[in-house]
Amino acid sequence: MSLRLPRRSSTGRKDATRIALLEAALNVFGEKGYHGAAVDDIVDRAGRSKGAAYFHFPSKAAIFRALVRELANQLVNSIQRKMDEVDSPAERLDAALLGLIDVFVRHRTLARIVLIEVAGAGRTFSADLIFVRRQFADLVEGELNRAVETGTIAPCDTNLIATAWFGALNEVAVHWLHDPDAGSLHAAYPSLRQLLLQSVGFSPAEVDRVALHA
Amino acid sequence: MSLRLPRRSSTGRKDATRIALLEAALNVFGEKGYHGAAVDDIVDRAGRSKGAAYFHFPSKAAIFRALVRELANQLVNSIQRKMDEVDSPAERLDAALLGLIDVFVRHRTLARIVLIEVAGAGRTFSADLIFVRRQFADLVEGELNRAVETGTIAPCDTNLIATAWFGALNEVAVHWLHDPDAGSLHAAYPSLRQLLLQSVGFSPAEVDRVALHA
DNA sequence: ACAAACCGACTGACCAGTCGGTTTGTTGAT
DNA sequence: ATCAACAAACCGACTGGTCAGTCGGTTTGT
Repeated sequence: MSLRLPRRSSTGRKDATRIALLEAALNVFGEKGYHGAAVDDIVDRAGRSKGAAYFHFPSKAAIFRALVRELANQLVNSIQRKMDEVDSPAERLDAALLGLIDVFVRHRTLARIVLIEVAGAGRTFSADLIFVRRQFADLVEGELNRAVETGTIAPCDTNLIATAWFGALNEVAVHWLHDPDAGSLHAAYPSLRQLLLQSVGFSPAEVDRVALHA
Repeated sequence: MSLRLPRRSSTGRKDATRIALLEAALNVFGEKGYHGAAVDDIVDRAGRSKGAAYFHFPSKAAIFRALVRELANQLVNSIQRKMDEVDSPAERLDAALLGLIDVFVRHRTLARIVLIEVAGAGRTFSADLIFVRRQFADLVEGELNRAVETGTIAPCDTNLIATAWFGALNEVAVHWLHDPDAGSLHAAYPSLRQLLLQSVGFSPAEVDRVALHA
């Protein structure tokens, strides 16, 4: 259910508490949003005390920030791994998109935080918002650049495209988050893949090839 | 500077206060976010009293909601007008996208609220979030449907595409909002238009024709 | 013996919403 | 025209609840 945060080699009391707090924060922030969540809520859920929380983190904002960074890293690692299982640019891009969707579907709470809460929490977290999005965009942008270099697609503003792609996926996911019984994300994906790959000029044949492979 | 809210025919004391409150709310919510803004802030900026605010609106949430609805309507009317100035599907879609960007550039504060605050304010405002986005998406979806009917583009999931397009534009705009000295939105638009029109299979020739026209 | 980790009652600031009271406008009777 | 009577609109001090962060004290490990 909850995301598996990395158990560091030494599972001392300290690490255990830090992780318990972050896991509780994941759930509480996910359910109530940043502003709706009280530090006491997190502490209670973690079965720890407020003192412990403020021993590990200087502020509520710092808890949120640490959580977001942790989630972003998990997300990118997971996607990176899936991308490395295939070779062609189109397939690697497909793997990135599908990987992102997979994680969101498996961890709604994570999706809520990464997509919605971090944006709505306020200007204080601008840097974190940019950080999360760039993590994913860099993956896509790198791959698009490679596709341009190998002549698979025409030269284009890969940075802008990576941003736009994330936005497109984000928006579809947000609707899915808000409407419990809307069609599954996976069901919408074929159309989305078609749309995105076509947008940078992948030939329909190439798109079909990837689609069949999936 | 601030958005011109509709002066109703009778500019009585009552309407004037309601409008003053909404205009103040626009600025205060835009600057501080929903949670960061106190009702007292709005009231002070409007040069009115808390009593007046609670005479016109039952709660802080209601002020926010009324503002968001008002802004969404303004937005859609403005875009609709621009769409009606041209004929071909590609041009009308271009007008919608460019119209949205125009309004955002002219009213950053509006953009902040419509794109960010309404999403981050919490689950209470889910319906409003969906409302705003559907306003725009419906415009685009209708036009895409017409393009499909006339055979200009191949049949496709127009609802999903409208959503994805809004997301793409949204994301680019959000980056622009967060980074004051990033390139202007208008500068990024040609690439974005190319990307989006191409994504639904408009021929490069058609895209160029629209681009030249602009 | 010492410090790192943890506990939880408490404090001070903040703020949405209330309410008794005042001003402003309207009506209609004289 | 004048004014009482009434209501709509407005005022702002106050209340009650919430919550981030503190701190003196306790436990645990070395």
